[in-house]
Amino acid sequence: MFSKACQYAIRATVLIAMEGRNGRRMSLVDIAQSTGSPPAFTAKVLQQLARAGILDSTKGPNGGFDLTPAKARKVKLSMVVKAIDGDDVYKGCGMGLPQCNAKKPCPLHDHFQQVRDDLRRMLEGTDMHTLSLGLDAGTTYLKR
Amino acid sequence: MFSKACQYAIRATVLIAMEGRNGRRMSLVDIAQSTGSPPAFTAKVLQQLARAGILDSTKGPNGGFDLTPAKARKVKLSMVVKAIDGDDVYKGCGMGLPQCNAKKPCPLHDHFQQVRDDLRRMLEGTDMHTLSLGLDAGTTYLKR
DNA sequence: TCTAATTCGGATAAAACTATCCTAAATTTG
DNA sequence: CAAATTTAGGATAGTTTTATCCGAATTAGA
Repeated sequence: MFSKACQYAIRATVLIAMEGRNGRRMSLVDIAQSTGSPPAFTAKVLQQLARAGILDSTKGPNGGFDLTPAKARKVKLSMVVKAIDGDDVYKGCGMGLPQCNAKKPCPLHDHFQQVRDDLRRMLEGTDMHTLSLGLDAGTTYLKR
Repeated sequence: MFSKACQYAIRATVLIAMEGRNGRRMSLVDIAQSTGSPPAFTAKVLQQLARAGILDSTKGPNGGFDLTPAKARKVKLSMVVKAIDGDDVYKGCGMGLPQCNAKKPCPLHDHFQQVRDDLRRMLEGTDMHTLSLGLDAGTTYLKR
């Protein structure tokens, strides 16, 4: 469903949002460690998110990536997914037709509509702050 | 959501099911033509489907791929997807954690559950015969 | 039996994705 | 100001996915 890059992006952003609730910022190595992601590759992903304005990054000692609770509430899953994978997964045609709509639908269109809308609603309605809450509550986990 | 190979597989199978309703079989070149897919690559995909027992193939003149209406009713979308992409897309964890379940869920687990179950129900409940009906009725389309 | 049509399977190539490494730039701290 | 820390970005590999080509095997029909 999502690329590995996108999965790393989601994991990292949720984690950074959690640290953000404590007013802290996280370094790349800590993020990679806590999410079980390859550091160098994760760096690229985080840079993409920072360029997209989803995360804030700071260089130098004590630097890293951060996301304030206020911003975390505004950052929806759909924004992270779109920044890394594009929005095809929750907007595009299931069979890959470039033009597929109610007027000229693919055979899957109607069957798929509900699923895609469901996914879209979920992605657009779920924010990073909410996702981060379970992490330090110990009800959700980020690593195998 | 699905790989290109899988999209080609779905398009082809629906088309073959439609021809099957007229008791006909389809050659690779006709399939590639009618679905707008690269012939050589589509050949590999169709071979996979034939090996998986989803399609029947016949060599020689007037050969090709076929699917009887009776069989098309039994072939669910999930079977095609599983044969090409595996079942991760409708069974696996959205964040890519190898172990993610109700007991040790990822932060997305609960939010994702409904979407995944929805997708799964759709894939397992939709058969190729049904999908093929709109094609010659002119209510659905396979090519851009 | 010969020929043509057609799938099968292996080899190969191109593109995209995943991953790593190294240097530059920025920033904090002493 | 110098040194250490940390992200930014470019270069480069490795792997997977997508794609093509070609010869072998099979089969129908003349």
